[in-house]
Amino acid sequence: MNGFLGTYSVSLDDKGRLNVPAKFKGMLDQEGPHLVMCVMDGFLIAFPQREWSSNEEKLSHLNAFDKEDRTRLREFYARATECEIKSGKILIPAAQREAAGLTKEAMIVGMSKTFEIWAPDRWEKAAG
Amino acid sequence: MNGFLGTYSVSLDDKGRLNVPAKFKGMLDQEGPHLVMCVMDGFLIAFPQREWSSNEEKLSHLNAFDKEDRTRLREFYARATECEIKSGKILIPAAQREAAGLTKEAMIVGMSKTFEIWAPDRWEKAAG
DNA sequence: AGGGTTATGTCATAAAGTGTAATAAAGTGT
DNA sequence: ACACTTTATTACACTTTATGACATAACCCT
Repeated sequence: MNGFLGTYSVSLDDKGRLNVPAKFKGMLDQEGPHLVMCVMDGFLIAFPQREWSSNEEKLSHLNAFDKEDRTRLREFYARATECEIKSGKILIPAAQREAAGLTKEAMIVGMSKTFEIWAPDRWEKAAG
Repeated sequence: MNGFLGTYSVSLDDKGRLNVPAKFKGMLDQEGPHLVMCVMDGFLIAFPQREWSSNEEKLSHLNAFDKEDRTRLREFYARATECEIKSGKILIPAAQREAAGLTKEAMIVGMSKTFEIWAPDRWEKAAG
């Protein structure tokens, strides 16, 4: 398994769910159905459980009582949300959809260990 | 369970209670209904029982006869209150609500082991 | 104890999330 | 190109969660 690769255009249903591209299914079967979805500069990053944990570990030296460290932790945790893949679909919570500007269509972009979810117009601008 | 994650906008009822977001329920079932609510720089931090105890332990090495340490201890303890989650709701005591500037709406912000409660306007400023 | 205030529990409604199945589209092998 | 299989989209019914309102219970004060 070579990680998440490729770019896919998918549509969201009326409740904001999207189908995971078939090519990602293998990875996800392996990594488990739990994802952490994180808002980044106008798009979403989806971390499989293991990948999220390893990122979390990198922050473990920060001191929650230090104001500056706390801000960094907050940037990390506050933008994140746990999502489960159910019947091959991911529900993007309303707040996240809004942050990423998602409405009816989305681009799913593989990034090896993670993948990203973009609003088509923003993706156009970013990818040219 | 990945700890408390995400940002949620919730409303306070006329008595100052707020609903715990559904995504926090799992964590709280695990940690128990007792929280310690602590005022920090204009917002509130909610510690589940276990996390409070472990923080308390970290403070136990401070010297109660040292002036500076004593101030830190005081800041921590004097601003704290015990709260219980009842029927899925937390009542924020009036003093705490005032300290955090809470009126009708609040932001609940996950910080992994703890979560924070912010007045929307202050959150806007802090999070941009 | 009476009158007010502050808590608490419960319910109704509205909003959000979830499961399933039918149909359409895309991909595959011969 | 054809039939066949897999994948994607849509729709609908159902469940869970959020919110606001109200009724009851505890508390405090004089």
